Amino acid sequence: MPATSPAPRLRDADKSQLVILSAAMDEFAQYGYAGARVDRIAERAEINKRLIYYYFGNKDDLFLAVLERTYADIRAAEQALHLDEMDPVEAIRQLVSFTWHYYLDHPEFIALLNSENLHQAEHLKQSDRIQEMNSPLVAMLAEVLERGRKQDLFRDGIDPIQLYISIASVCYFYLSNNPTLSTVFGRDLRTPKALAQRLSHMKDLMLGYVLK
Amino acid sequence: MPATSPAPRLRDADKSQLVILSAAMDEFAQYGYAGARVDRIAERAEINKRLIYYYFGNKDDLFLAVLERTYADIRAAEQALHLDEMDPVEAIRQLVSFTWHYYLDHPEFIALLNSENLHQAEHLKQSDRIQEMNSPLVAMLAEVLERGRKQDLFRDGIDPIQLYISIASVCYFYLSNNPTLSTVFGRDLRTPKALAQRLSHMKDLMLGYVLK
Amino acid sequence: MPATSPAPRLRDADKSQLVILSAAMDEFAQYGYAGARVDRIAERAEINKRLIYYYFGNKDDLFLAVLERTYADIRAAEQALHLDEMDPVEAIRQLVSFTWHYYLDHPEFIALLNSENLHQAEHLKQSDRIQEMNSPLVAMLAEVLERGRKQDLFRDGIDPIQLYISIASVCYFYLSNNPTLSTVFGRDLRTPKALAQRLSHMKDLMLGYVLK
Amino acid sequence: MPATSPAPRLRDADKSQLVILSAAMDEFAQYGYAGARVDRIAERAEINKRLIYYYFGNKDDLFLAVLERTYADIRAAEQALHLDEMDPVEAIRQLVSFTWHYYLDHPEFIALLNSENLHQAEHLKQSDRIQEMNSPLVAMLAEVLERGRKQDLFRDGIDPIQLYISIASVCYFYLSNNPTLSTVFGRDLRTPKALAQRLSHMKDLMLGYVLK
DNA sequence: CATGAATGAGGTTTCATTCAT
DNA sequence: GATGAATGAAACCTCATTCAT
Repeated sequence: MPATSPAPRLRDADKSQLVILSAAMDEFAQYGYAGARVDRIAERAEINKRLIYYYFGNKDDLFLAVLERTYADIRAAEQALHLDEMDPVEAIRQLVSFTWHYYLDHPEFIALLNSENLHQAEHLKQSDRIQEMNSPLVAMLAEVLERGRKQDLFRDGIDPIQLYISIASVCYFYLSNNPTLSTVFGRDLRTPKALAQRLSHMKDLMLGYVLK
Repeated sequence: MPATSPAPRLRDADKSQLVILSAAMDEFAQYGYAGARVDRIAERAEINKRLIYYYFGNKDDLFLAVLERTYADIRAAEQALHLDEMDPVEAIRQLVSFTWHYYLDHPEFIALLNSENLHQAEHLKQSDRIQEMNSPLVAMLAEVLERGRKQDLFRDGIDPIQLYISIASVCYFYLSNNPTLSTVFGRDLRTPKALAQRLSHMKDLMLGYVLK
Repeated sequence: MPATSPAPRLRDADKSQLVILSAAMDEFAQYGYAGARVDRIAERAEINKRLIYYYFGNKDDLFLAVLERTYADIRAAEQALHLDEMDPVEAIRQLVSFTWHYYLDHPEFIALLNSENLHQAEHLKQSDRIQEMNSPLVAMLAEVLERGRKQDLFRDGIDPIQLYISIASVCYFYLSNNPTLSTVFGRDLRTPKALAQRLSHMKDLMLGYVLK
Repeated sequence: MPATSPAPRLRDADKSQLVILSAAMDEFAQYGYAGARVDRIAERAEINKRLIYYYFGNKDDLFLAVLERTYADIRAAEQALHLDEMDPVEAIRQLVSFTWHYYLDHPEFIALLNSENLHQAEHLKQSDRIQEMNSPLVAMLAEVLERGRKQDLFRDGIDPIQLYISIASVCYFYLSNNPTLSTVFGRDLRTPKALAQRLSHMKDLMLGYVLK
């Protein structure tokens, strides 16, 4: 029997901070910055409200901390996407698919960004950390486009930034605006079937554009 | 009895309601539903706060009234777009251009929709009026796609709803998320040049997709 | 029977403001700025706490309003003191006596000033109103000193500002620091006898100085 | 055994207590009792907040400890003043000068006393220590007055307690109320010139009174 | 002797809404 | 139709103090 060491338990301080951060993310995602309530965050985290201020200063700073973690998470996920190992067509499909599923699996990302954009990115602007977290996707996409072009598969002159924003757009908007879209169209756009059709369309759209 | 009749003017009541509605739209667009303040709406409208409750009941109903007007406005603008009179390629370009410029000229539309989507479209669901205001664009686009297909210009099997959502997506997301995008990319994406490039890209994207 | 008009009742708004101001003065005088509680002010005034903010904005502005009223009160009392109609010796006695009794009858004046001085007169500096309320006493005293000198009663070269400050000093300090003085000296310095002796001493002190 | 002994140094415990006391004095002097923050005292002292409670019990007791030290300091300074070795006129001048400079050099003394007086000397009353620290100045002054009277220099019947309080008054008030006085008079009463003029006036005032 | 973590009570302020005229 | 006055609930945040090690 191996010498079992005790499970490396988090120090309470770290644990408390993580619990708060997680609760705050849920609350901010559900209600937006203005609608979020510090009291509810404390309830969700099952800690004393005072502790939130002890660790995070105030509501604004807490929101920023949540944003920073959110961006750190997506950047980490993006890093794991190795488009350079795929053939160009497959890479485009994968990029769309990854983006789509990331947003689908992380509705809090969308909600937080909407709230932050409503406030003119005022929190984000204060964070050097986030601004230094460059997404690797644009560079990856540029490389893919270049390879596709050399293979005479892709058209010339595609701006990778514009394309990346467009891919993000079609994934993000469908999910972000799903409640109003579903209401206006009078049908549920979040059924598994609808989601599958959407993903299919987006791949077609992007490939239809890049392919010669 | 003199011939002069008073210039046809709005009754005070109607005028007050319009003024309130306009002020509320600005406030809700700037701060979102939760961040908006009834007091500030009264200040913006330069009327007594009590009047807001007299005419609109409460904050929720006021928000709904603003939403209804916002949808009525965009539906009216859409009605004026006669894609059926254009050749298919031009019609696609026009649809993208119209959508883009409408969002660009009506930032409150984006802000209000984001806020409403954060709240799961709860106000919208209560409004039969809005749900009856069907956008004519999907039907217009379907007709254009059919014409393009018949002229052997456009590919087969394009879902007009998906395409319409994609067009809306690329326009909406770029503007809606401009503050965070500009911050993350470290450059201003709202310069005239950037906006022109974006429009050009979006037209290329959509045409690249629909054209055979 | 004369046409009786209803007693000119204050409008509720004015009445509320006065009630709040009066309660705030008591609270600030008793506890100082930092120790004062807005809740207690509301209780004292028997009004809703919210009303305090409705009329006065915040705690700082309320404190300033109290200070302004306090200065207005003392300036009004000073105006009623006509030293120019008294013979110089009597005028000095009256000035000491007036100052003494004003402080004795208005302990809140002393308490408020102590609190304000602790905070480097930060509220006062913001008030143009108070800075425009010049005390007439220095000018009155200058006139008295000049008359006394012409009558060959008073010595030459007395600075009226210094003397005025000294008169204020001896009156103010004895009352302001009475609790610690009484404790340190081990006897009650606020008995009627002690107060009378103090007033007598101060008159002697000032006359002993000004008389040739 | 080597001859070198460690430099005599304070034990950590004593050192911590002194550091805390000093930090507390600064904090209480700057903000008064109610405005002072235990957290800030810990920051100023660069020690853990818990230590304050370990050594001093609570905020009230800490304030009392500060007061006791403050009184001990001034009593020690007073002891060093040997008025009995001076001729009576010079002794009066010296007493005024000493009082003035002590207050000028120890603004915390004034601030602490103002705060304590606001609270009706409630801390002071609990301290037997302070009440046993009698000021030697009254006795010294009595002796000087008696000597002056015997030399036929000073007038008869001067109460040394009243005079001592008056001397303290004129020094204390000018400094304590300097912020409001400067604001109300519209000029800086703390310039070197203003301070020198004040001291000169106070000496003249006291000598003008005591001299026959 | 020393410390970071934690807390209940209460602080100021804000909010949507209603009252009374 | 219109208004200033008023309110209860709840928001964010701070405080002196204690816990657990």
